[in-house]
Amino acid sequence: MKPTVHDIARSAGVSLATVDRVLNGRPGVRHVTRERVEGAISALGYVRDVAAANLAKSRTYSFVFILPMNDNPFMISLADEVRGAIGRSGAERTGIRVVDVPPFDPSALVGALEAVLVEKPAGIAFVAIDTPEVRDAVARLAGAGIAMVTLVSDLPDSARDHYAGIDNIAAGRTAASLMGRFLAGRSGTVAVLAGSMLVRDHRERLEGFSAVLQDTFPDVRILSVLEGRDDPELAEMLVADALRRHPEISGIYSLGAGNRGLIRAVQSREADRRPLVIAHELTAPTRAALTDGIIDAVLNQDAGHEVRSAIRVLKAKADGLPVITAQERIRIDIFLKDNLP
Amino acid sequence: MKPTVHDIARSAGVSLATVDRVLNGRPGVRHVTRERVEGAISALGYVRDVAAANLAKSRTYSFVFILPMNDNPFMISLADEVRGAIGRSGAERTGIRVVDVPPFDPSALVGALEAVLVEKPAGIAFVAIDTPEVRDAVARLAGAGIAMVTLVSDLPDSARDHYAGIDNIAAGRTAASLMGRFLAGRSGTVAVLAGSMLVRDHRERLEGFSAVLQDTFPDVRILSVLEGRDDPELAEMLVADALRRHPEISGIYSLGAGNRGLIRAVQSREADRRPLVIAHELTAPTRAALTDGIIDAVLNQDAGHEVRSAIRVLKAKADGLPVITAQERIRIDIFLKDNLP
DNA sequence: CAATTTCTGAGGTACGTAAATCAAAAAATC
DNA sequence: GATTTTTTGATTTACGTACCTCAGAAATTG
Repeated sequence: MKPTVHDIARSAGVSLATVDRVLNGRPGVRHVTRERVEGAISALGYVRDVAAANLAKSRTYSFVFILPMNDNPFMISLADEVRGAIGRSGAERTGIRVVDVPPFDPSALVGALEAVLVEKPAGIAFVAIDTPEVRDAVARLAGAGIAMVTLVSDLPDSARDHYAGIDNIAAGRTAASLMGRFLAGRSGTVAVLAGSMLVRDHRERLEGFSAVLQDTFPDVRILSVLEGRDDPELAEMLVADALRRHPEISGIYSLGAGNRGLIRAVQSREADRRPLVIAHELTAPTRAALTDGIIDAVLNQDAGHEVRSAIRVLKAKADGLPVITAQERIRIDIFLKDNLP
Repeated sequence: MKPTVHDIARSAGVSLATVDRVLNGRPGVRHVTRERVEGAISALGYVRDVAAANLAKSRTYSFVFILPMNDNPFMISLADEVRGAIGRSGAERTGIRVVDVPPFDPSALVGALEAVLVEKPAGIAFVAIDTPEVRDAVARLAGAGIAMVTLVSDLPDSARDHYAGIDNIAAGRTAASLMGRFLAGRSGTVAVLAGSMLVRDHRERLEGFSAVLQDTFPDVRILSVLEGRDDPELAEMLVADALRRHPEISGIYSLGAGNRGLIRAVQSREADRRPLVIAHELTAPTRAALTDGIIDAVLNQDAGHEVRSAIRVLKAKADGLPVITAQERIRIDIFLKDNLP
């Protein structure tokens, strides 16, 4: 039978009130007594019944998701998933609020974080922007005891508790590996279409991509990066222009958003002169392009998984509980024409 | 504020006891009263607080995992993950027991199911074998109100509630797609190494593999299937023999276990005459072979995910709660040399 | 209409923990 | 040793639900 607080009180020879004081870090317990109680806790292997505790506290975890007001399909699906989680919040004892911020704007993000700080939520999930101000703000919130989880784009070496997102270096490496294998020894030139080199996840994908290409496929040359700002119009222009100026392009790696433009640019070429294309995020346009053979592979991160993982981790951190690391690793899905879900 | 049973009682103008009778399907409520209460429940959007209910019932979900005593690395890791879940069972209100059965033995499985039936657990997870007897047994257990989840290998059109495993047809299709792309137009002959065609997941993988190869890569020919019975020794012999007799083999798809033998057979050939190899399950040997370039791609299913998903689903089914479908879809991981975790 | 059966209400206890109060005991201070 | 401060015990209420008992009301039957 699982030991309860009563068992601990009896075993340590103290009253329930004292056990409560020790368990919840309340003052008024002598050092020796505290140690006696802690001894009994570990001797009996007591673990607090979180469900009962939450019931007693009539606790609801208050979490805030800070999301960029980005209109690309991936961010939209991320927001959808958060809304889905809000719909389930009744059953999960969570109260989730969404705060929108303009994209790629560090000071707006800092402002949002500061604004959220005053309401002292149990935790915050946010898409990080990698600047010192943001780091400082995160340190302040974490210092105030708020659980902090980065979403999609990380902020390493900061006070955040966890990152809910894919390993972007590994994603870039995977893309390069597929690109190299699909080219199958043919030497060639590869163009890279990114959103912005100011965003950490895009930088990391490029890093991984370049590293593997250089190491494993030295015959493949990378052109300078096209920055499409995740904008379909701009992306189409840039890609069309690159294809015109470099007829030898045999592959394109699109590591950001704005793939609608890329697809249009590729599609407008004759079928037998189209390059190999690897892109990110399975959305309506990339899915269709995959089916039509315009895109050859799509690397995907599951927004639903990221949101649910972030919530699980925020809960665990708010309770000071351990996280099942393997469960929270967000995987990179590789979709080909033939394994679409 | 979330409505409670008290709110329902007040709103329906009945007593708490009556609400309780309706909620828990106890007798002694007139039809009209029952409808009034149910009306109030849906009007207020009441959802039972499962945590509180479990506390009151001092319920622990009793689950049984029936696992084949197979000594291949994947089954071992599956058993490990179940043990891990047992370790967490204190915090999760679950009591999990493991029953071992001899592998590939339908009547042993049926016997185990029958034996488990008498102890009336809340749910059972088991690796299915696709025969009519097993189907009948599943129907009996499901009829007795036991939640049934198949693990790794499914039993479609049976009374099971859920399947926690990958889509094996999609896995085969993916393997074919990668094989075809990696061969990059070179025509060739592909050998398939399976465990046994009596197992459903192996059959389905082959089915998907063949379909895509025929449709998309008609120049690639498939040799008749080698049945290695998941035995490394036998697999090594079969593969070595096939490579000797068919020097034109340019690819091998290993859709079962026993990969240690396959790796040895491939390794013993000169490096420049080795075929392309795609295998299943990331284990110590396949991982090493991937790093060394002996294996070109590994399709993997995460045993930990499958076990945790099975438990979540069993819990939900035992409570009659809905399942978050997207969350429970087990993904096929594709590992290449460059994206090993 | 009386007797019987079927519903319903009121109330309590329990689950394991949190949080509070108040009194009593122990320790520290002067 | 008296006073103050700190520590501890005992007890209570609450969280939302389950489950039990018993009495009384309502409906059904004869």
